[in-house]
Amino acid sequence: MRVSRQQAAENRERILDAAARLIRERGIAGVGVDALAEAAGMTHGSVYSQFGSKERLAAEALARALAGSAERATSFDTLADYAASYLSPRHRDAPGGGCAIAALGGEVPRHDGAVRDGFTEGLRRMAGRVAALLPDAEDGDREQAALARVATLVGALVLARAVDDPALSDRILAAGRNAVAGGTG
Amino acid sequence: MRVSRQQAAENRERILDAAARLIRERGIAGVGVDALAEAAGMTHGSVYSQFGSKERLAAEALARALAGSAERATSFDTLADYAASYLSPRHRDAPGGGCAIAALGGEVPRHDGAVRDGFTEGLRRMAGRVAALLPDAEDGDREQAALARVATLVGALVLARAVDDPALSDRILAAGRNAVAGGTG
DNA sequence: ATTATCTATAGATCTATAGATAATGC
DNA sequence: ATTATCTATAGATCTATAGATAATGC
Repeated sequence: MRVSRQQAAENRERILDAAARLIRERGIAGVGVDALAEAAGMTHGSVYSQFGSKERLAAEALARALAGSAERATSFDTLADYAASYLSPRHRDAPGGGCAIAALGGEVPRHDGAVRDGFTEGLRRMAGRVAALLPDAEDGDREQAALARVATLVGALVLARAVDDPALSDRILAAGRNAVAGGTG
Repeated sequence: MRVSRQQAAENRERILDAAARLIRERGIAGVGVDALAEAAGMTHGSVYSQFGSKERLAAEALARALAGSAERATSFDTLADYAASYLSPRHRDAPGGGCAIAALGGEVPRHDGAVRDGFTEGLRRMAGRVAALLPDAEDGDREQAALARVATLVGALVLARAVDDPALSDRILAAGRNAVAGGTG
């Protein structure tokens, strides 16, 4: 049956939100179109009608996830605040609502097109935000300093999630926070 | 048909080597038992006879991959050498023979048991090696300093592989090398 | 008339198991 | 007699498409 234009738009929003969460939790390859559709209360046929392919849905969901992180990142005034939030136990334990760069970085090389492009753009934005928060004292290449800090943030979050020793996981988070913002601000 | 004890042992070696490579290239979830068996010239039935489950084969293959990296890590005398090799274009472009921590970190949280344990042990070993290479001048918590550097190494490699802009990828590698070993050695 | 959705299904692939086969090792 | 391997297959799941349905929007 057909629904109103508005209802269709709402369905689209709902499945994009659900997909943005599920792909971060299970990976793009780890969640099926059926599960994505069901999470939004529709059938998978409807997903193909709206998006054409799983890859296109994934690309849009990734863009949505990255946009959320980019907006959240603007709320921090210092690198220490940013790092404290990014490398918090809360963020580590809630990948579905967290940074898509950390959640999907490992499988993005096996995609191309919009997924890969969107990821790259999201990383650029994150590095730009970190660069803006760097203390002025930072000498030399600002972009390089920012990229290194982003690598530390992403790496620490990935490792803290992967390890099965909670104490070690906490120490990884602390080490990352200290390395990214230690002393400075 | 049955083969000699020696032949069976060789088959086991062959599939473990093939699996260690394939899971790093495609992820554990991204490669099927059929493909793993075929890469070693056997049928998947034989794999189940030898390993019992895909998960057990993956755990052994992961351990093998990590052992290779651990051995290679002992060949570096300075952190700068280690970082230069770890964050080289060569390593970035050859994940199948490279660091399993970077290749599989993102999907390890969705496993448990031997896979998760082996990963954690591998990370401890890598951090231990980095700690041993830290300059004595390094003040404060040695383990923390090592964990932060491991996070930077792993994060930079993951991001350099994911990004679809080769120039940006190269800059990520350079930024990581500089942050991990910059100035010191 | 258009179209968002649903039902049904195709065709591929995935993990795993059962039972037969045949060479080894006692 | 044991056992590594192969063949065949079960049962699930995955992406995708075709065609029907029915409410919207002209």
